[in-house]
Amino acid sequence: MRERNKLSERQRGILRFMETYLDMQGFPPTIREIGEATGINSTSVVNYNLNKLVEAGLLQRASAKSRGIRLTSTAKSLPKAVIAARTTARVPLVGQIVASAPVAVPDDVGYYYDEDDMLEVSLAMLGGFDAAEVFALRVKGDSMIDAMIGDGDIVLFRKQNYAENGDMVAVWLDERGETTLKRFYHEGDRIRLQPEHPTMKAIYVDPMHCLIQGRVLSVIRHI
Amino acid sequence: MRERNKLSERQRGILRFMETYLDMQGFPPTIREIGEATGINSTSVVNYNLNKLVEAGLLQRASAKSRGIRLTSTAKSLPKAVIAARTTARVPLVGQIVASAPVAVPDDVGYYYDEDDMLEVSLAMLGGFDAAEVFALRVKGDSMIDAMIGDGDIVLFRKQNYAENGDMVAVWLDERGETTLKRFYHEGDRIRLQPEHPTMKAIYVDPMHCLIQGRVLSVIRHI
DNA sequence: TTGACAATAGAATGAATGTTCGACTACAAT
DNA sequence: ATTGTAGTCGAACATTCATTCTATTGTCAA
Repeated sequence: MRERNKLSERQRGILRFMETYLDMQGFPPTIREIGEATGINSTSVVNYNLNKLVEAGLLQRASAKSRGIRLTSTAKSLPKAVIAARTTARVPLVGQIVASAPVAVPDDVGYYYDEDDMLEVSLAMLGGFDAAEVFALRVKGDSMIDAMIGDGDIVLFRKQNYAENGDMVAVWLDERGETTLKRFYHEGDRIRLQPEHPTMKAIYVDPMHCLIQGRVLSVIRHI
Repeated sequence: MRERNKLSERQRGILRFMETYLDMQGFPPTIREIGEATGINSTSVVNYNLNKLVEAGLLQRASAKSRGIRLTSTAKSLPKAVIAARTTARVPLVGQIVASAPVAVPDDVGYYYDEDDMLEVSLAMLGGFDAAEVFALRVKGDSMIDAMIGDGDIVLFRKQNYAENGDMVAVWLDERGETTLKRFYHEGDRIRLQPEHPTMKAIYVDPMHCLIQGRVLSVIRHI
């Protein structure tokens, strides 16, 4: 697209270094810093190549000013025009998953949630369900690590107290006294709960002691 | 809103001048330039107030470097009208993570993405970065399982070829011939790559054979 | 071969720039 | 009155930094 092709290896290197330095430091590098980073032993050579880049329209220089180099707009990765679309929904962030307690989901419809507890998510993450029947939980601790869900992750659920085979569900196991996230399989007169993590083994429970609280729609992790 | 109120008249003036100078010139002003613009007659006074602004968390300084001043993100006047209006962004879904190949990110400017390859995400998931510098990858297979990232997951990256300690990054290890997602730690003359999964052990690599491809912003999993 | 030119290295120069220190003022608290 | 602190000024100092000049090397065309 651009004329980066016609540039020398060193000039491309200078450009690349400029971008990362600017991004990291917030101000441009000196001629010497460019030289060290790109393996050029003489400031005059850096100066020479810098001027070449100015000729190519990729840089601008403020003469006799330290660090007086800037990337031309054509050299920056410019934001493309992005068209908006109204495709977000707000779901209640009702609390945290604690392995040793049932998930407390306000069962009532028309519940009123505080503005601060709402989570704005892309509609695609709701899997086609109405936002009113979706809620979110923040995972506390590493108890769900065998479901590849870590501390601080946010899980989106659809409220439901049943499950199809293969569904990923949050279940309260009153025999064990904990909530867990597993894949659900009805096998004869018992239920197999299969961890998401392939190296973990399944557990088997009695349907009477297995309270499904919701089906997992998505997992979101902010790093 | 912010604590600009507690700043002195001069400090506010310095901040204002910094913003316009940075915007006009593309690089930060010198201490003397700040002094002239704000009517301060002594470089030491500028230096003094600059340090006050650093204490207030509004500036960062790189000591003994010319023009080594940068605005903290909180100090920048955001184009809030634009940002607040939009709640979703579209980022390119450039492909898949394959453990045995470097991530192919179109580095060039003016790249045109197909509409079908765009992923619509909530703006909050971009961590404040411009959508133009964010890209998404779909994970294929279980190679990233020690980062708690499974088959089919979507990972959002910010394009960058460096990392701070503790960053979660995608790195290409040419000695091993694979791309991996790890937390990045610079330790002396080598780099420690720490898996996200707490039971996995770190690996150590030579900086020369460690090509950072991007920093992880978020992980999205649709069940 | 010769000449022109691009690319590079090394060193010297002078201006630009951040840092430090002593002294002074204004003001509030003790 | 005394003390302490924030803010200021001026000057000296020590580097950092861009610029410039000379010389060397390699390439390509005449």
